[in-house]
Amino acid sequence: MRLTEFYRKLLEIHGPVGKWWPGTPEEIVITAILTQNTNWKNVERAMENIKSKVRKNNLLKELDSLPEEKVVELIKPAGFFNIKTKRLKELLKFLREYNYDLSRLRNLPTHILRERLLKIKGIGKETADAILLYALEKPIFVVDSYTKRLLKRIFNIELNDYDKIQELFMTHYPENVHLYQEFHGLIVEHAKKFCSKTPKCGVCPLKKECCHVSQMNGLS
DNA sequence: CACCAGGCCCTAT
DNA sequence: ATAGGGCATGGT
Repeated sequence: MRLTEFYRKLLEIHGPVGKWWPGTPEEIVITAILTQNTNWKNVERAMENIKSKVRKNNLLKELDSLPEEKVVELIKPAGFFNIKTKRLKELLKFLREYNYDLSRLRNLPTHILRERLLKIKGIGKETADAILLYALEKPIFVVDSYTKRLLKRIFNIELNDYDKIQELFMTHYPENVHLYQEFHGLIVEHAKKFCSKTPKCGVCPLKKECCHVSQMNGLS
């Protein structure tokens, strides 16, 4: 299989996943932190705690006003609660400069935004790009551990450099928010179903396309 | 019991 | 530069 066919194949298998990352933009910047190396179900629990204790119309401002000990209690189900509380606070401190108004943030150029986000302690490339793509609707491809695993399993490409992988996808696909949102979602859903650490290639619809069977890997 | 999950930072080579 | 460890809960 060629990389340019990858998206279409995933779409055929799983159907459209739409925006995929649930929640309002305000919720997404929070869950982007909470989901770091964490099961999504636990993120939902933590997010429910936050939404039940905080006025929904001013989520970010309200959360910023809470003392750390309180935030720790709320996000406990998401794990790593001490470090994640600090990371959330760092992000909220940055958003405070824009009066917590994400639509104001959206006016900045993507590369500037990305640099700003990456300066925040606790926000790495994947978290920054998830915020850019899903909360701010900027056309940037999100790379995660699943993406690397699928590249290896399906295309026999072993790349560890985040930016190289991102570049690979972004040079083979047009810069389109909807496409990138759905593509990343499809990759995660496919990996969870068929390409977990203990592979289920036997029932994977792509099994005949995988490098295990066919060593042919055209890129373009 | 062990391992995994929608990462990131810090430290020691 | 880069491998390894810590962070922590809940599911399988």
